[in-house]
Formats: sequence, structure tokens, C-alpha cells
Amino acid sequence: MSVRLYNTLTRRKEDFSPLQVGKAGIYVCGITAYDLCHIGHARAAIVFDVLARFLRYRGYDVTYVKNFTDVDDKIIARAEREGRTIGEVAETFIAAHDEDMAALGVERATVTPRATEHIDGMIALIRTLLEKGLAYVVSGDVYYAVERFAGYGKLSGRGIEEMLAGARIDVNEKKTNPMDFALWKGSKPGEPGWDSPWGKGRPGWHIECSVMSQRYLGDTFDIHGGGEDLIFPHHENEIAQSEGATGRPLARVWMHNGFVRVNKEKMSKSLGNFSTIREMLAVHPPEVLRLFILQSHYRSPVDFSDQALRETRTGLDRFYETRRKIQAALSGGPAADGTAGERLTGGHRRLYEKATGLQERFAGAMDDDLNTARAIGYIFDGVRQVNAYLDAEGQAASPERTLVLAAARQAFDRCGDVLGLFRQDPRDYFAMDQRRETGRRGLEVAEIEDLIAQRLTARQARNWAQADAIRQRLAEHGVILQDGPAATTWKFA
RNA sequence: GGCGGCAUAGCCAAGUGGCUAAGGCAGCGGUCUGCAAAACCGUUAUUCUCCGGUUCGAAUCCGGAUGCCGCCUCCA
Repeated sequence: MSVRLYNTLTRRKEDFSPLQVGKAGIYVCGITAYDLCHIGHARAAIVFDVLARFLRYRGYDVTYVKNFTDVDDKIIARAEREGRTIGEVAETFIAAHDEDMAALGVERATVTPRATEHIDGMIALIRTLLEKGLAYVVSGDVYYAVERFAGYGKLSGRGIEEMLAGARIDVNEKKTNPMDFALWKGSKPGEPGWDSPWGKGRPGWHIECSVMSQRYLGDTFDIHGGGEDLIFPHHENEIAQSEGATGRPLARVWMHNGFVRVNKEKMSKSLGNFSTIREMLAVHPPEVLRLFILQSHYRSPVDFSDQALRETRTGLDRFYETRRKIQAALSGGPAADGTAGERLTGGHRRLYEKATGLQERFAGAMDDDLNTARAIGYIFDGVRQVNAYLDAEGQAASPERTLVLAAARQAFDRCGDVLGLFRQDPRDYFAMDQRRETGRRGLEVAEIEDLIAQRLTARQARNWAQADAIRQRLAEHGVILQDGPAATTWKFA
């Protein structure tokens, strides 16, 4: 079974076959560093993080390039407004981006180039395009002549004519064709800029990606990704630039993640209905955000709401409850003692086979265009089976139980590694949640635990009325108690 | 106006020609518990927006209708 990926270019799922056996080169358009990242950025980052992780799991040597756009009109505008340089503004938001992504468990890309580090390359590429007659200079600006590139529109599936029919593009007298786009923009006095053969100026938005992808991955590489809003014009223009210059295909597979919506409406900067990652993390555990996103297929739209996120948290809590039980059973139990899985019988054997088969089923779902939703379904199926086992034949410690639960734990860990989920220590997961929620609700962990201790005393005296009164009092603050055989644990509702 | 996507239970969400339509959340009944909570067991879509068609067989393919959404402009 090989990895199959949906290719926007062909509108089909295709078997992934890299240019070089065993290697995969991926380029994903990163952020423009002029503001905090929102949950749409989080989705794109998480989706392609999972792609890279899964390809590595499948044995590919992955080179993942994700750029930072650190020069652009919006950065310039913000810098002007705040009396800072564009470098300072970009630096601020790149650092914030890195923090947010780390919180969400997004691994750093192999290479994270910045546009301003590649101005020379951009100038060289624009020169080539001018030499090939694909671009023209107008008073300090350079434009790409779209109608001279035969393949223009092949990614987004439309022709120049029909795009013009829709015509909401701004009128710019300098352009020969309204669809032409800027490769280089001359700087106005006072604006930042770089010297070029066409005067002081700055690059257009699309040229950086053509240059950086070629620099780190070559003329043609395996996978190019980004949000679906980048299909047009950004990726279409990248194709025109790169393929126009090299005469070779840019990327073999184009992957685009679907949008984040809020109340059934596209979430976007222009609509102003966006939540930053930070705002979300103040209310929800980071792993819940990640799980919520991966519970839908990456190409479908996903609708955020507090309600939906709370439900996801309930599910994730359940996973970690089970993980905690496995941990407890394994730390107290005897060694597996050379017991062979093949010799197990009954319930031990059933779970052992489920556990050892989980990875394969999981990977099969992931092979099918990164079907994380189905893959996660298999994991939760495994969770239920582990719980059922622990309620039945797994109650007593035994070498068999150790073997079976260790197999289950390993299966969860291997799958979790690919998703970037399910890998915290259960104690840390619950403790983190408790810390955030006590902070939000103005409670103290010590207070709560003191009440729990008082209730224990009452319970030992069989004073149920008082014990229940304490539980009720905690419940009013959203604290739910769980009396276990060894101790009482608690969490927020 | 042009192009494209989606429509599966109370909600979220897999499933793209053939085994009982995954999984999560919520609900209900039961087991366990001092009572709860958690966990488990059972249960909640004879049917996949509607109407036609292809096929031995369709949620899955084709045609049409309706509804929702996205792109065509900076956007992950």
C-alpha cells in the first residue's frame, strides 16, 4: 500500500511517487509576519506537520521548507504606524508564530527561509523572466505578462478570459493585461527597498516562493502545499514564474487544506471574524485544538465553536484516562516474562491482536490522502477495547496483562507520534488543564485538594451527608470528583 | 456573471460499487459505586437532501432539482 494524495492539479488522488526514491521534498507557504497567527494558520501548519510526520513514518527522508514572508505591504504599513522597521515587526511576529506553533506541537520545518534573505535570487529570476520575454518593465515596476505563459490557469482550472469576465481586479494603468501581476515594485520615497536593475524597490508577493523552493528543493520537487485560498492567485503565479523560467514543472503534487469557519462563515482577516491561536489557548488545551482540527479531513471546511471544542476535550480526556490506567497497571505489574503474544488466549489474545493490528489500520487510513479522521476513529476504538479489557480479564496483574497493555501502549504511541497527539504523560495532561482552569476561575489547587481531604475524612467516618455537601460545593465551581480505589482524582467539567 | 466544492443520526464526522453505514459528543436503559463520577455492556440512521437513470447490486457512478459554502481581490 502506498501513500495516496489528492492533487489539486489533476483533481484526483494519486499514488505518491517521489522524484528520488526514499526522499520527499515539500514546500509550504508560511505566514506573512505582520500580525499574530489565527486558527486558520494553525490548521495549515498542523495539516502539513502531520504530512511530514507521516511521510517520515513511511520511511521517507523529508525535507520540509516553510517560508516566512518578512517584506510586504502590510508589514510596511504596520511598521510605519508603529514607528518601527519592517525587520522589527517581522521579527516580533515570527517569534510569536514560533511560540504558538510549539504550543500546538508543530515541529519546526527543516528549512525556514525568509524572503529578505533571497533578494538576489529574486532579482536573478526576474531577469530570466525578462530575458524570456515573459515580463516587462514599466517605470520601476516589473510585471509578469500572464498571457505569454501557456499554462496560466491550469492549477485553479480557469482561463484568463473567464477570469477577466468576473473582473473585480483593480485597475492599474501600468499593466498591459489586468491579470498581470507584479514581480518587482518600485519603492516610493521613504519606503524600504533594495537596489535592483530597475531601481530601488521590493519584491512582489509571489516571487519569493519561486526562488526559495528552487533554492532548497530544486526546479521540480514533490509536494507544494498551502491553504486553498492560495490556489489563486498565489500558486498559479508561482507556477507561471518558476515554470516560465525553468521550462520544468514546479511541483508534482499540489495540496491545499480547507478553511476554518466560524458560524458557517469563512474566517478571515478581511472579515475580521478570526480568533488568534493565543486567544484559543487561553481557553482550550493546545492538544484539544490539534485533535479538533485532525478529526476532520484536511480538505473539508472545519467549523470552530466553543461547544465543539469542549466536546473534543471530553473525548481527549477519555483517551488520557485510559492512558493513565494503562500506566498504573504497567508500573505495578510483573514483567512480561518472555510471554509470547502467540501463546495468549481469550481476552488477552483478543486485545493483543487488536493492539498489534492498530498501527496497520491506522497507517492504512493515513495512506488514503491523510485520512486523519478515520485514523483517529481507530484509535478511539482501541481505547474502548483497552477499557473493556481492564474491566474484565485485565483486572488482575499478570505477565500476560503486562504484555498486552505494553503492546497497546506502544500502538497508541506510534500512532500518536504521527499525529502529534496522545503523547503527553497523563499526569501532565490533567495537571496542565487544572492549572489553566484554576487560573481562569480564580481558584487554588491547594484549596480544592484541601476540600477533597476533608471529604475523605468524612467518608471514612461514613458521614455521607457531609461528604456529599463538599462534593456539591466543588461541583458548583465546576470541579468533578472521581473516587478511585487508591485516591480521589478531580477535573473540571 | 464565470469556476469549483459540499449535503450521512439530536450535534460533529468517516465511508466513493457488494460484509451488521467507523469513531467522537449528547441522550436513554443496565453493571459497578454508600450515592456519584469514570469505565464497560446494550440502545439511538432498514437508510445516507429530493427526483430520475446505469447496474444483478449505489450513500457511493450519471442526469436533474433544492439548499449551503468557497474562489474569481490581500488572506492559511
